[in-house]
Amino acid sequence: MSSTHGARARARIEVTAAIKEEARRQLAEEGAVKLSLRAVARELGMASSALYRYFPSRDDLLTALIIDAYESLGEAAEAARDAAAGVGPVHRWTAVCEGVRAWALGHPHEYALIYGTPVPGYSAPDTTVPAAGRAAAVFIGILRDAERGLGLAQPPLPSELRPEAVRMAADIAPDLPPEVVATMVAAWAQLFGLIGFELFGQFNRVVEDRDTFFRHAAGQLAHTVGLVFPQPGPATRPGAPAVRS
Amino acid sequence: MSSTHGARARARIEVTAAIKEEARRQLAEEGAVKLSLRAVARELGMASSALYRYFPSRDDLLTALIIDAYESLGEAAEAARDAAAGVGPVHRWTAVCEGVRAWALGHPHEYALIYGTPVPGYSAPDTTVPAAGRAAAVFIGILRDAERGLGLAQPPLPSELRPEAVRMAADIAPDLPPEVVATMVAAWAQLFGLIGFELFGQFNRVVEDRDTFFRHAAGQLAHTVGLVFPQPGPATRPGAPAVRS
DNA sequence: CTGAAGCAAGAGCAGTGCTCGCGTTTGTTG
DNA sequence: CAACAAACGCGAGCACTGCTCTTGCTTCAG
Repeated sequence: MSSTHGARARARIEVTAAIKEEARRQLAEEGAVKLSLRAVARELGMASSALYRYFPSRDDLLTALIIDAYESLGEAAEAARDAAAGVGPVHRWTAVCEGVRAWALGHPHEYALIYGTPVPGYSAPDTTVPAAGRAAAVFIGILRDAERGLGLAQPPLPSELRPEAVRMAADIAPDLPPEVVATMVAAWAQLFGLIGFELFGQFNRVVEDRDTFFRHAAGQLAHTVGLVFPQPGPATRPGAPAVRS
Repeated sequence: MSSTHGARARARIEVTAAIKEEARRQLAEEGAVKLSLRAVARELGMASSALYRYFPSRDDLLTALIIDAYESLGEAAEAARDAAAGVGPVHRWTAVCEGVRAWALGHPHEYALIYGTPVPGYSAPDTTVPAAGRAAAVFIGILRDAERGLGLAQPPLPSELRPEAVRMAADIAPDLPPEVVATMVAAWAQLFGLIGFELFGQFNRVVEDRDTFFRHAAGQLAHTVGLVFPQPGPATRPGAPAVRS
């Protein structure tokens, strides 16, 4: 049923790929806002109207690019994890964080496409969900390994803040305690806060050495998710009695 | 020098205000991408070309809106801080976090304008910097008060991650130790990671009860910046020996 | 009072996403 | 093999955008 169409079908997927390739090139150069269907068609030597045979609208083209970007990010995260196979969970965690950051710095417009302002009204069709989860799965895997190994240090939380109403446990990682999943998702969002601020210029006159700063913050995130056990040592400052309200 | 121009000048600032008002209305309705100079002019009953007497380009109009948005966010943060005047630093911290989040949820497009993908190429003229710092100053103030009071609990960090190369100490808060400022800036970015994810739909099939989740995460951030002292108690899970690599 | 500056308007340019009707090519079916 | 239908590529065209330029008019300053 696929080879019967033969040349036609193959030509179609070839043209589709060429469109996406050229679109990705323009995206990397000018950003999603400047991505123009007419310019893509012009560059490919075809009429702009012919392009609508392959993508019914500009947003559909963008959606395709979004999915690709998610996959690309997921690959980068997996590669960073595999490159840090031998080390402990903390360093593997920070390694993946840095891998994600490096990908973002290398593909700023693609990052903006998936984690920046949603371009049209509010798209995000469900087809993007699995691709989006690929990178997240890497972090989940690290936490799962750590939990099965030495366990996780759950920082003491005010009891009224226990996140029981967060529903992701079953869908995302059924074998992890819900607090861990909640903390993990929060860390996930926070990581992209750090990266987004750096990428979108929010650190411009604020943070000088971004590499060091990011390593610092990623290490703190490892604390937050419970990968680091509280060390006995010089922890608190001057007068530090008991608890605070 | 200002009253000499009299009517002319007053008309000018009135028209300028009307343009900004209408632009802000369209921004709130459709988002920055859809904001059209011609539509603004149309709604105001004037020719589109006349609008260029007041804003030399579309980006300049957006810049004006950006500054306003920063100020509006700053006001919201200050209001949240003042509303939580009597409580301790931890609850004041989370109160301001929730105030910022509430502002973002109430002004999604304005939030996207200042913390989302930068709209043009890369603008962010320096005029926006002071306005942007207004909300940040609220958080700094809380940390400063806490440090002068009971002190801050500095979580133990791997020594190689000490952020000495972060230059913001002098500019931002000269009276706070640099690690505190670095941690604070990181928490600042992370807070907007959380808000941005919620706002831009990244939590769509992931986080159910966003209020609870955010409160949880904001509490964790209070830990991160050292507002909460480590509690003796049931901290770690099963077998939890010493340290991890 | 006169000249200069500020202002509003309209036409126009180059660009955009998208639609429609046309002829052609291709693959399938009788 | 012939005929038909579907897919394809193209060009014109619509409505829209940001922006510029020229033309008049109003207001202010010397």
